[in-house]
Amino acid sequence: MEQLTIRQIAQLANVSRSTVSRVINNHPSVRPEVRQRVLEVIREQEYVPQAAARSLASRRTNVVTLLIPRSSAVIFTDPFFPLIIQGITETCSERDYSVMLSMVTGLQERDFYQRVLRSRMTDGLLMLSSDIDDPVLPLLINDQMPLVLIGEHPYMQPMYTVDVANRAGAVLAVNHLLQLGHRRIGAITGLLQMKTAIDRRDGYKQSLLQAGVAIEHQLMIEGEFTQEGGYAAMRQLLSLEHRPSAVFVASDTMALGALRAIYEAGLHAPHDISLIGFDDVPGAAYTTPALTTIHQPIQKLGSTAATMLLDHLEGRPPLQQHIRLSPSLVLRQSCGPRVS
Amino acid sequence: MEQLTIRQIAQLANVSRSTVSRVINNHPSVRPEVRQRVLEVIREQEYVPQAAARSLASRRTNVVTLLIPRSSAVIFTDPFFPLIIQGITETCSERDYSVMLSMVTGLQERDFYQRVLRSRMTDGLLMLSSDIDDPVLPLLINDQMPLVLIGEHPYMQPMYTVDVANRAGAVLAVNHLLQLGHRRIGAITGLLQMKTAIDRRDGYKQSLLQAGVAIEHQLMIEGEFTQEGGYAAMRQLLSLEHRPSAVFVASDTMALGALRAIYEAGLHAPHDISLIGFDDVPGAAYTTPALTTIHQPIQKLGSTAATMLLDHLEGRPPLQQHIRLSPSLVLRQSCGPRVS
DNA sequence: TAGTGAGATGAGATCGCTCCCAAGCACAGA
DNA sequence: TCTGTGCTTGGGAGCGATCTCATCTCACTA
Repeated sequence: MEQLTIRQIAQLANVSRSTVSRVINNHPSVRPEVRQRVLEVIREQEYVPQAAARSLASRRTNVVTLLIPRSSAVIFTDPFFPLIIQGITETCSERDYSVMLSMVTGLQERDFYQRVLRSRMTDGLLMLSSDIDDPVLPLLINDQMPLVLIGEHPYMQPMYTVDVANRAGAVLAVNHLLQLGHRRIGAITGLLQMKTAIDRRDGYKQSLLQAGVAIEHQLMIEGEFTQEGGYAAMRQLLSLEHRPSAVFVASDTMALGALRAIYEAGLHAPHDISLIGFDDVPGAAYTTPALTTIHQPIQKLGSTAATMLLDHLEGRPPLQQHIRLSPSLVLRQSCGPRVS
Repeated sequence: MEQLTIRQIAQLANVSRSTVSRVINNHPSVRPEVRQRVLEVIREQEYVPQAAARSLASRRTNVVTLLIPRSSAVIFTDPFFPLIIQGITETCSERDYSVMLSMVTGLQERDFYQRVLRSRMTDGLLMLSSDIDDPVLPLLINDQMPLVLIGEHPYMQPMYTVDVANRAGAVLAVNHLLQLGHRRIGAITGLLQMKTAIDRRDGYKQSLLQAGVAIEHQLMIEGEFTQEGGYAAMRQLLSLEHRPSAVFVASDTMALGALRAIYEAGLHAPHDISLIGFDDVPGAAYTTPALTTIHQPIQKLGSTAATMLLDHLEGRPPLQQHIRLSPSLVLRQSCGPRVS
């Protein structure tokens, strides 16, 4: 597989390198017949311009990087990630961009920052938001790197953000429980150092307050966004003297753990206790009982983020800088009317 | 963030570009004091060589690509993927490589092939094996691209492969069921166009035959590697006149679906039917009942593959070209002795 | 004391593309 | 017929590194 260069393509097509370059880059000022001829040769020779040379000269790489910060890495097994990645890669590959993956763990943060950004390997970043105090985000914002944050941040202001309306989603969930007659409703929230967790908890509180139900702090348990986290939290709730008749769990993965705790306690959802999740991961339909949950368009989250970034990179700044997608309620079997 | 070039670093350190380049690339022939001085300047200026220029001159990119073929993309939500990715990115980032992600879907196969390979964006490939008839693999092998296939192939011979001993794992699983006294043991296999599925099914057969149990083809159901697939397959098994007392399910994700089918039939595992899975995904401990399964070191699969590829790229060909990792049995609650 | 070779250094040529600028050309209007 | 304008085209100068080769410096040996 010896590679031809643009020079040889030019010779074969009987034009100059410049013209070939113009054809490749879709410059308008090439006579149609000439363009045709050049394209012919390119196809015949299976010529593809060499990325390195191209970036060196043009100062763009056609690469975007998906940054997964340390704190997310822990829960990287969540089905959330593959779906987001799928959304991103699909959009990028359609538009001829490549996707680089960077899991920044531990103390490599600054290193990464150096290696990837200063080496100009990438035109822009998609960052999964996570810990509020993540030290990388300020650096990136400060550096004016083109950046789309997937998830919002309470006070940092990146140029672009995409998120699901987490609070609204939680309201949807808790309202559903209220409608079923529940009044004593627990919440298993994610760690409150994540904006997502905070928003969902706020939605829970908002819904209760609007319904005139007092908030009891002992009914709100904070746990990790993992099965283990949900399991431990649910055990705590179940050990209360007066346990809730329904629980809002801030992620399906946690809900899985919660279901297990319920089962181990010899109880049954939804008969003894109603459970509603958040995310609608692929497995949610296959738990026992099938999980009623809040659907978020995860893949769309990824593709929207990618679209914004690419539009920005290509000089067509997206109209909306901050997009919030709507979640929806998915009814399955884990919630039932309050039995008292 | 104006970027300095190697030239300016050279000036600041009072040496030539060549010397700076030597320092960067760890060439031995630089006087220690000079090296020190140059490193000093580099650190002060936070200089990082520009990737594009570097690759253009050196003909290497320090990028490897993870190729996820179409047929896998469907089940990309499986927790299998994040774990493999984690193993890969960890190893690569330690060794100063970046990871590119390519999900090749539909008819883009040739396109991808062109874009990524001929554009020289990547030094080598990690490919998740999948459909036996995947058309990309032959192309890659033919092109002599440095390639590690994660998973084996029945007749194509890539330079390097890493896999879990799938057959042995299945034997482990079915032997366990046999030991519990089960004789009528069903199998839910993945689609048999995948080597993984074939191997696991063969292990199932091998175990039975060695125990002197006749194989009944009606007890072997082929399904997709998804919850849906497992669900449908288990329904089929349950509808048999004389249903099995235990079932070997070729993946935990499918087992999830199978559990649901059991539940819907008003039955209970392990009391009415024993179930054993394969993979030991993070959720397996949190199903109801917790899933007995075969653990595979998924993350290690990724890191081993990456290590092999990087070693090869760096001119230290790995000793073993084909590595097979050992699975192990994880006892939980979904299997019990045969009651009859 | 001269010869020799190893180690350290620098200069120039490249890598393969893009982009700017100038030149060629045709056609229209004066 | 000449000039101006706009569209095509080609050539040259980078982009920022690496790498080969020649040169220079020493130290060591004969």
